[in-house]
Parts: sequence; structure tokens; C-alpha cells
Amino acid sequence: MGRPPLVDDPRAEILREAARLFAQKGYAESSLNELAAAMKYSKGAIYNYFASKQEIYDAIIIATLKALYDSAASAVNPDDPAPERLRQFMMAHARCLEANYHAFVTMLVGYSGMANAALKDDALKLRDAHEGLLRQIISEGIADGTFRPVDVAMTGRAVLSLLSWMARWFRPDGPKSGEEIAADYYDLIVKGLA
Amino acid sequence: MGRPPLVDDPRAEILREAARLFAQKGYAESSLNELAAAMKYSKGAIYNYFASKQEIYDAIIIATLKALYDSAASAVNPDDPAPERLRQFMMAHARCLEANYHAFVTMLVGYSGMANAALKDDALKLRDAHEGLLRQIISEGIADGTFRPVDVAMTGRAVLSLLSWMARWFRPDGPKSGEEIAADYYDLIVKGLA
DNA sequence: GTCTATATGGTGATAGAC
DNA sequence: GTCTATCACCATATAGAC
Repeated sequence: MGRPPLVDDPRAEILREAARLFAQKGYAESSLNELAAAMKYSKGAIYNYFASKQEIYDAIIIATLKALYDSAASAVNPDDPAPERLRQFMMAHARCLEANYHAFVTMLVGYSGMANAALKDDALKLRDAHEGLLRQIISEGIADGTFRPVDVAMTGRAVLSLLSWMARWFRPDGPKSGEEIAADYYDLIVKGLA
Repeated sequence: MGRPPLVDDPRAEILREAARLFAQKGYAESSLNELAAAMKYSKGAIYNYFASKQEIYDAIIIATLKALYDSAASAVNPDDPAPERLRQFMMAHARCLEANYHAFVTMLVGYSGMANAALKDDALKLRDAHEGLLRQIISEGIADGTFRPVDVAMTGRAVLSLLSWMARWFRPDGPKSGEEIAADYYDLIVKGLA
């Protein structure tokens, strides 16, 4: 039998470290030399787990989108009224961003070309599923009269804009937690400014 | 006397074409060969107007931030009530994004490292001035009772999140103009969802 | 001012020993 | 599975003719 890996789960470790690096410097600006140095691996070892640099990036994006959708889907309780479900959706997003901070930043700031067509398709499906969940909440809120008759697509995009942009300015060691910020945003979007 | 330039304003032309390229592929993924080819210039000619690729990027960011601040400052009429000024601010942002679409995308998606420390400082000052303008509108709206007593910094960030994220999904040839979207967002943020 | 040709360095990826 | 050594390539940037 072969020699055991140096660490428990090399693939996961590589993805974690790569996300940290990509978030800091951007995808193209990060070299595999840096990645190898940061995790005390050699370039050769990395290529034993991933066929290319692009494959590492793709894996980060897919895993993060999947985590985002799963967190939203499991946080939203279908039996609750629409406003409460919207709150659950937003809180889950913020929690997920906080838990996968570097991956979210990578997704926001990095070059967004996915090489593998099948994976790109998966990514789009996950994003659509996630946004679809949100739109359904808004639609049902309008249908039962708890929300004003707003444009569903536009309003969904507004909610996702607030949450997505968090990756740009949020800091894990900042004064407010992700959930606190999501709660503030929920209040603002539901009650409005006036 | 020397030979005249091939085009009227080579520097501006280079910046325009570079923004288009950076927006499409990202900063690091774009090469000066591509840039030169796209504008039927040679690499050597470009280096006559900019000392480095980084200098081109920096110039795009500074010019865009300046245009954004100027457009907001000149659109907001100090004599109008806070809600109307907020509307003016948001509409100006959307107009500016539409008019400088590729530069806004470059600013959003590109690698954000500015090499020149002085320029980086300028960029931060412009951004702060722009955000300060927005916060003042919100503050005065709260002070005179037209807005609820919300957290000013948080609310300002929310408004800028909506507008900034537009660079990610807005398409100049899409069904709605920038101003129409800004108007929708204004309604949502002022009236709320409920 | 514009071009072609070139210097220089670092990148992603591979080969092959252990 | 991990490493070192190396390849082939393409990038930014420069030099110098016109």
C-alpha cells in the first residue's frame, strides 16, 4: 500500500488555503508557488490532488454555492409566515458567509470563469435554486397580503445585493456579527426608511 | 516638431479600451498584447502614454470614483427635502454606472490593488466623500422626522450595496435603464416591503 | 510617436527519483 | 504521496530604428 497523506484531508486543506489566498490577492494574482509555500506543501503534491489551478477555483465556487443553497433551504421553515421565512433566509446567508468567509470573497472578487462546462452549469443551477427560494417567499408574502405588491424579481435581487455585497466590507473580527447585520437589513427592507 | 498622435486623445482612448477589456476578462487575465490588438496600437505605443499596466488600472479607478462623486454632488440639490435628495443621489449613481459601464465593472470585479500610495489615498478620500454625502442625507432625514431613526452607517451601506451590485448583473442593453432600476430601489428602500 | 525585436523573469504544468 | 528539477510558454517592460 502507498504512503499515507501528510494531513487528514489534503483536498479540503488545499481548498481552504487556496480560498484564503484567492480572497486576499485574487485568482490570477495568486501563484501555485505561493499556495504551496503557504501550506508547506510542494507544487508537485498539489498536482496529485488537482489537475490544474482552474480546477481548484472551480471546486471552491461549487462547494460554496452548494453550502449557500443548503443553508438557506434548511433554515427556511415552510410552515412559518413569509416575513419570518425571509428573515430566516437572510440570516442563513449571513451565517454561511461568515462561516466560509474567504470562499465568499473569492466568489465575489475573483475571476469568474469556470473552465468545465458541466460545473458551470451546476453553478448556475445552484444559484437559480437559491434565488428561486427567495422569490417564492416574496411571492407568497404578496399573495397572502403581508407584503406590498412589489416586483418579485427586482426585490429578490435587492435582498441578494445587500447580502452579496457584505463580502466586500464585512470583517469577521468586526464589531457586528453576520447575523446582527442580516437582522438590521431585514428590518430595513421590511419596514423601509420612511 | 514630433509626429502627431494617431488619434485625438490617446490616453483617453487607451483607458476606454482597457476598461472594456478588464471588465470582460479581469485585470490580471488581460494582457497588453490583447489591449494593443483591440485598439490597433502596438505595445510600444501604449508605453509611450503609460509607464506600466498598473498605472492604466489606477487611472481607470481614480477617474471613475471621481466621476461618481461629482455626479452625486452635482445631482443633489441641498434645498430639496431628504427623500428627494436620496432619490437624486441614487439616480445619479445609476446614471454614472450606465455611462461608465465597463469602468464600473472593472472596479467591481478586478483586482483592487493600487500600486501608487498617493493614488490609493485619493481613491479612499473620494469614496469617503461620496458615502459621506449619502450619510448626511440620511441623517438630516432622521433629524427632521421624514425618516425613521435608523442606523445611519448601516443604512448608507445598504443603499450603496444595491447600487454597487448593479455592476454585477446590469446590462446596458437590458430591459430596464439604470434610472428605472434606481427608481425601483428608491421606492423599495423608502416604503419597505410590508 | 510609433513600430519591431528582444531581454528578463515568473507562471502553470510535467517527469521521474524516492 | 511527496519531492526536486525542469520544460515550454507568455507576460511585462525596454531598446533602438524610423
